[in-house]
Amino acid sequence: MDLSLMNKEQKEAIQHTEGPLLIMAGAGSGKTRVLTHRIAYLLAEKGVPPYNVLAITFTNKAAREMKDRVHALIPNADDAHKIWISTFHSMCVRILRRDISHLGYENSFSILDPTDQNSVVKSILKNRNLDTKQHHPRKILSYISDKKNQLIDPAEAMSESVGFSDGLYSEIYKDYQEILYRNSSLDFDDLIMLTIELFKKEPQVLEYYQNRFQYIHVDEYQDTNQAQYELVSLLSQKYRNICVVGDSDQSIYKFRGANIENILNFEDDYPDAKVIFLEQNYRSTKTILDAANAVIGNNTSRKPKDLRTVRQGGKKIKTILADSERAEGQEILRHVMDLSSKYSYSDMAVLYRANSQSRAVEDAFVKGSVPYKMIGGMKFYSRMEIKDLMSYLKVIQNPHDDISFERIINTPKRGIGLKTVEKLLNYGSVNELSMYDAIKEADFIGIPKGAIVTLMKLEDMIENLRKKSKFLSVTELVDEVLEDTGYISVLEKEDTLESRSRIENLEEFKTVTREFDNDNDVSDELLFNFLSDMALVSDQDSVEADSGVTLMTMHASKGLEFKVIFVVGLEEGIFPSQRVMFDEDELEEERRLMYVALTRAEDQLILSRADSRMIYGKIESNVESRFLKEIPTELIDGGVVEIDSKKAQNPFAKRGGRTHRRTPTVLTDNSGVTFKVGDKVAHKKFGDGIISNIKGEGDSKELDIIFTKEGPKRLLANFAPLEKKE
DNA sequence: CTGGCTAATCTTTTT
DNA sequence: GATTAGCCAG
Repeated sequence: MDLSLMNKEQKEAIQHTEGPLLIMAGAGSGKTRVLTHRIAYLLAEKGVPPYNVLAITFTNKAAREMKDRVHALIPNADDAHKIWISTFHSMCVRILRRDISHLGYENSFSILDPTDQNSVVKSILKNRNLDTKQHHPRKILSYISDKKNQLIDPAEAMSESVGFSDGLYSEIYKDYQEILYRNSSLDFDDLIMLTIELFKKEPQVLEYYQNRFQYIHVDEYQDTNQAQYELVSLLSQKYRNICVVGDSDQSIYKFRGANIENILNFEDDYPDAKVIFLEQNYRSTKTILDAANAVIGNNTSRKPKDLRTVRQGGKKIKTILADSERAEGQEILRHVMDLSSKYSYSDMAVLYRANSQSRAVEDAFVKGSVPYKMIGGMKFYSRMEIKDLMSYLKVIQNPHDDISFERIINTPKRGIGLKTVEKLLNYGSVNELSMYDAIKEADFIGIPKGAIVTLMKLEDMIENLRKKSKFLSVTELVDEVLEDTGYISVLEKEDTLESRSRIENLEEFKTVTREFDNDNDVSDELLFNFLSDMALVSDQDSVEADSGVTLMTMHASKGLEFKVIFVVGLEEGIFPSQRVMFDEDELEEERRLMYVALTRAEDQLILSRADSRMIYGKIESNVESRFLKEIPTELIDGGVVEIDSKKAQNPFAKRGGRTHRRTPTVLTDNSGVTFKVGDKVAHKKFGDGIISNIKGEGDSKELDIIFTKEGPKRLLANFAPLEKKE
């Protein structure tokens, strides 16, 4: 095994295979490389069988990447396949599918997504005659999640509750858990909690996995919560070959239960632990690291470390001060265009604190015709039409899934109202029947004749689809569902911008099913396996290798790297966010987020803020973020702001006589062209159109153009790739 | 029961 | 400002 390209600490980490090991890996220190090589080393040099190795990550993406990289290092593909490399959640699903019956759940349990959870809580509130305004479902759900992450069951929560609302929440928690149990449904937190419960209740099951996983790796250990910590401890108890990797300075998920103490106390948990520091950064220039180190140095509760880089010097950090968030977007656009002579779009990323901030940047990019891809934000899988379709599939798989059935019982509209649903639910809960079975006895419940006929038809249809599901591919089944239910025809009839986009999304969904169909043969289990897979997929995973500037939250950027990083909205109240400004602990977490953002950059950092911006429809003014002030001034390109905003009037103006910049072909400079209303134009991407309106002056002059094919768009006159016709 | 209106809430971050 | 939930009239 060739380790000659590794530094001393990396080699040490790879070769220290026995006993507990803590790797404190600074940003950009090559920790994934170390982990993958360590796994390969275990197999190749230590003769460890592949099925004895486990590696746990947080995201599917990280798991996939690690798998790919391990496979590349291991000659035998079959061996590589036997290594468990998965997320906490999918690992637990695998374990529970096998043995959850010990806890009374069906092995075919379904997994709830946040929307489902929300409707469960709402129905509980309704049953208890409680107002959703007084008791926010979100708050209750985060209470429940909190308890589960701490492995506190409803009974315990109840007994230790203090005060009225705490007591009430614990009772709702109890209801919630009972409903899930009756539906054989698990939420994300259950996956972890119930695995632990299973291990504790059935020691032989735990022992099986302890023997199986003799070498355990946990990535991003600083992000583990109490339950995950417990799970890892249980699994590693017997062989104690536990290797955890993390960086306490990059702990940014406290809000969802991550406990930074887990990594800080590792040496207390395992007094014989070997600790290795990876402090050699291979990613960023010295300027960038100096800035990041200076910022994070303001955190008091941390273990100081000394992150170094081989990349001396580097471009100074640019700052942007814009008037408004709109102007900020335009400034970003200018810089992106400017830099696109040297970098490709996919080398650049724009990071923000909250998804809502993407808007202004997107607008600017659209108008300037800069390609971009957004991570997160408007989530594909939480779109109505996708959720409806998934609910149909879930009901076909398991008609007793009340949560999904309730969603589709009147979708598309078939005249089943709230009253009927309520009656079915009530009758069902009294007689311990699912809604689906309750329909069969609808005559006794006092449901109108017409509704009964409709419901019978619905059941017929579902039964039919279910039969078909046994011999159709998922894609074919989806087509049948959309057809038989009339879902598509309703959308087609509607024929609005919105309905057309919904149809497009459903088509897009079929690319997902096709992919699945390619890897899986038609069988009785096909639909079940598909649904099980889908439950753990998130929008975060679909980071394609497409070209284009990446737009995402700073949270989503963890683990990634780009040549050029823009951080926008560096204002007090935005970042750090208003709600954490007066809590020292949370402020430190926010500062770690800044640290994560800065350390994503390889070559160049551009930090921006706006004098005022629109928040909740009101214009508000915020002062410079403290994080910006924490960067030593000598690292910042001082004169740039003024000079650049003048020069940037025309991004193609020669700068200071230097002519080394090559004009990228995709970009256009229309500043010499006069457009008037009624002019016919041709756009590189959108095709032919006619100018319907013009407003603004100079670089912010905008054209409203009605395109023959693509409809109306608003574009920046000077930058859009337009050609005047005739 | 449906569709349209008003009001409230939203902006943290996610498996 | 925009989406969404809840309310009310038809």
